[in-house]
Amino acid sequence: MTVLREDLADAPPPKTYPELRSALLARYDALPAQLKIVAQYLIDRPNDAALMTIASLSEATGVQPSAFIRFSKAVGFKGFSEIQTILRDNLSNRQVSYAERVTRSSQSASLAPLERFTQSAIDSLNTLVETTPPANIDAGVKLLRSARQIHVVGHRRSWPIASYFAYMMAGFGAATHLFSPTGPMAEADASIIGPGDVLVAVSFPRYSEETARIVEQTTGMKVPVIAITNSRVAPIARQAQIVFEADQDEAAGFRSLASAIVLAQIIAVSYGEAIASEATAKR
Amino acid sequence: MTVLREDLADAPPPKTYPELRSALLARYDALPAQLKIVAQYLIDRPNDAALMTIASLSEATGVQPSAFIRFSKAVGFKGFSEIQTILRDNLSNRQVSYAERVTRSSQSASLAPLERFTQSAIDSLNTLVETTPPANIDAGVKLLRSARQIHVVGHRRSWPIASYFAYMMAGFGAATHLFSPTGPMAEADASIIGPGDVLVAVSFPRYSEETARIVEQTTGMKVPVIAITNSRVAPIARQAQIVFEADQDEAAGFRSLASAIVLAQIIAVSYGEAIASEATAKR
DNA sequence: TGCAAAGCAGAATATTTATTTCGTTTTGAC
DNA sequence: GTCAAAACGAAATAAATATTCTGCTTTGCA
Repeated sequence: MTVLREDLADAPPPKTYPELRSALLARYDALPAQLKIVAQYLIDRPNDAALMTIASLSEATGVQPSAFIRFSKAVGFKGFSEIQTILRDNLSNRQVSYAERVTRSSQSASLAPLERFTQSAIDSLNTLVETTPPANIDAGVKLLRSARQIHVVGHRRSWPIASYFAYMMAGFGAATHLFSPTGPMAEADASIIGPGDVLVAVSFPRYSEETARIVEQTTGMKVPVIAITNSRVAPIARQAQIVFEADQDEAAGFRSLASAIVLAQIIAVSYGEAIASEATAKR
Repeated sequence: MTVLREDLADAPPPKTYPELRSALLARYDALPAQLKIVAQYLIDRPNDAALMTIASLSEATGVQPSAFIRFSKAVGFKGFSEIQTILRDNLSNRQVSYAERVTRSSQSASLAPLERFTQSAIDSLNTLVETTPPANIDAGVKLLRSARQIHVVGHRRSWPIASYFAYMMAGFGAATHLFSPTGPMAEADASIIGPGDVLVAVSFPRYSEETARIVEQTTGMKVPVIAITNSRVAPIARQAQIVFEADQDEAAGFRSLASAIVLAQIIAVSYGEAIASEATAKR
């Protein structure tokens, strides 16, 4: 008579992907470290995993092939192939349901927000890559690197962009100051800015007056301004040394911030890479 | 001097399934009997063929394995595996094969950040629209509308998403409270949350501990949580009533926030539209 | 009808891919 | 800290799958 596995005596192993998924979620906490990684990959990207070999999965996850087998057995299968069979079955079914979904959603008179805004964001990203001159990025990076201190300002809708940019720049070790988003006292702060500094101003319609005011005061001190905005003729763009345009597309009255936040990321990472390659060159 | 194949000297072999399909249709009549059968199967059931082995294809079609190789070479490939790669890429509706993508991303150091991050953002937006069930959005909106007050929390990289979401929700008239991004005192704040409220938690790697702590305290009070995160198995996702996934793609170690911010927009606008249509209905 | 060229089936081989094994390292309880 | 159990990584082995090779058959043409 064999010893029975106690409480967790596995219910018969999953046969379909939804079953597998919930089984994995249920047991996730109890799994050892490496097997957690495997489970996570199967949950996050089942359609990729369906078509990959254990070797390529190993490379993609940094987990040894043998761990995939251990994982499979821990979850009640004989080997990883059995899991992959489930993933593949699911993949060939999904194809149908996804097609159905597209058909269905294109029938519905008004497209769902999901499709609307995603498409709008993709359009604006394509516009971004077409209209942004690489030289502009280089110039911006050069200016940022020359700065004693980098100030960042943006209000309302522009606040997420400004705070994200400041967060990344600080992460790269730049001396960064982010203007607080609160309204009334913002003006007083402008006195922080001094010679040798650079101001990064983010402003989208409806343009915030506080931001415009800070830009005005800044240019009055001959401190250069980098503008992230939606138009060459936006209020803050006129006075800026360098202007980045983003976010020209609009869906249902709500403009997407996607291209603006990606633009902020691109500028910050370009800055970070410039710093890094200089550090390398010095050795 | 070898004899040149006359007119049909193959153009470079197809790279995508649509190309392959039309190449097969064009050459179909000129193919020998067994190879016609193979071509037909690939045209009729490409998604099945993508997942089958040559042996099972042989059984399904009654054509010998070697014929599949002859076929592949007749159409300009080195072996059947190359054809299957195209079929699989098509199945997972990717533009380029996973292997190529890995290769490309290892080269991508040379690619400018502009193209790199824009493409990465577009990829993650496509993933977003494919993986988000509309029912999930409906459920989230319903929960938000039932809330006495909506609390929003997110730190570091997630802060821009959280603040943007809170800003939009407030704009739609929702009673919204945004947790301050500052670190140490965040925990004390959780006492603000009471019965009938809803917490929206935004968290991406590296997951903030403060956010996780607030989520824990909240679920302890039986207050429902909506999670915006990158994985179903993220720390905060386990305890959440509703989980939205975004942002699975990564370029050069920097994940794009584009899909997350678009997701936040979609949820908020869906909420706004629901409010508006109810107001209309009441008249 | 005879003959050469192309097509074909089946078995042999090469290659890729999954799984097992085993020594080492880590983890967790005392 | 010490020990035992569990987990892990790397390499060896087994299994599967793709491809090549060979001799036989069919086809097309004179």
